[in-house]
Amino acid sequence: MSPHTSASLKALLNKRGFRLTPQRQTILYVFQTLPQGNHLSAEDLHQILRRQGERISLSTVYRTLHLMAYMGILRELELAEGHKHYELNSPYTEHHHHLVCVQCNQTIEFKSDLIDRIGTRQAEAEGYHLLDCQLTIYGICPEAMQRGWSRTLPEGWRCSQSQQRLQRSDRDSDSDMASRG
Amino acid sequence: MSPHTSASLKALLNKRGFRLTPQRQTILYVFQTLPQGNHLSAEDLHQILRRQGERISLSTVYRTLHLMAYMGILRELELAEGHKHYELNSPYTEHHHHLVCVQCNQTIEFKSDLIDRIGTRQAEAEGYHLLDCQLTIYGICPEAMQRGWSRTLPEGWRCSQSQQRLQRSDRDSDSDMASRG
DNA sequence: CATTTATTGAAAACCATTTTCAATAATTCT
DNA sequence: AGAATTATTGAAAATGGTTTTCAATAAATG
Repeated sequence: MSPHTSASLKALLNKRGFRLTPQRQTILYVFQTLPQGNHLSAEDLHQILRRQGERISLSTVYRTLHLMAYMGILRELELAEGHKHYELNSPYTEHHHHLVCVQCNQTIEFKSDLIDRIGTRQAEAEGYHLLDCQLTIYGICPEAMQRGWSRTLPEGWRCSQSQQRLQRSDRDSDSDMASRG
Repeated sequence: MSPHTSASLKALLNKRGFRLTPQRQTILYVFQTLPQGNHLSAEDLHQILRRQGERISLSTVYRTLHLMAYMGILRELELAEGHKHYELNSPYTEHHHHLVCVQCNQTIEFKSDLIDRIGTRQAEAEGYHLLDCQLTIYGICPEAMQRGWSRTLPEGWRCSQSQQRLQRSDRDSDSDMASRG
């Protein structure tokens, strides 16, 4: 299940001149024990650590996230929230893509070998060394639509990932507009 | 060529209670006259406007970008640089995807009906109202690799879109770097 | 033409992320 | 093992892209 033991993580780090620290071990463990399909922002991770009684600074959280993304242990995702999210990277996890509701941030994962193949082929065709490929689909989920998407312009409305902040809260007067979760 | 005349833009805006202003018209015009395949950050756009003698504030640039993304006139892209980029949105422009070098930010566009179809199908399957779908492939371009990617950890190195800022510049001593799942 | 209300610019505020720096801890060297 | 070296940490300050505030201005509407 978990591809990295303390020892293998240490080896991996040392090979590149990095060091294994309790903080790094703890952070990796959080990801390893995270329910499949979850992804954390730096802030999320920091919260979880605090809740577990760990006192790891936010700076260290950010640094570790970067390091592990750099090493390929974590995968960095740009979803719809304006900050990055991280999850265990393939091949430890199945490679997958995301369908995101820009209104409520619900995200659905799905796999597609076809997309992966297209990504690989495209990278090859251009002589690129492939690092990652992500299909991200932005849309409005059924629930959000029911809440009246087509009739209101909610506070945090986005289009194409864009958080739309209209000037005042005066868009209430707008004929089509709703609230947001 | 350009799908929006002043009049059609005005109509589009007014329909939703927005107004046509010289600033908005100017900004749209910049996008309409941009060489195909280019995409601008807010800062880029602001530069271009200054260079053209237009004096449009950065706030207005951001606001306009949001508004137009919201209205579907512009498409918002998350490439590798840490800030968003915008381009004219389909159907005015061919819908396409991006291959990005995480080291030098070179981006290559490519089309794929297959991907678009998969995106549409996936959104439909979940009952989503589709807004956009983007396959973004991250990798290292041939030139960057030649510049010795595998032997050094350059200043702006990223993995999975992540700008990797290692603590000192001391990672030069590193020996092997090229491998990654 | 008057009224209403969206938009603008400039500056201040935000906020996620980075960096600085001195203290600490993991490796390496002897 | 102990000393020396150098990566890592935490806390606080700094960044930098983006958003907001607010008074002035200018579209749209009547």
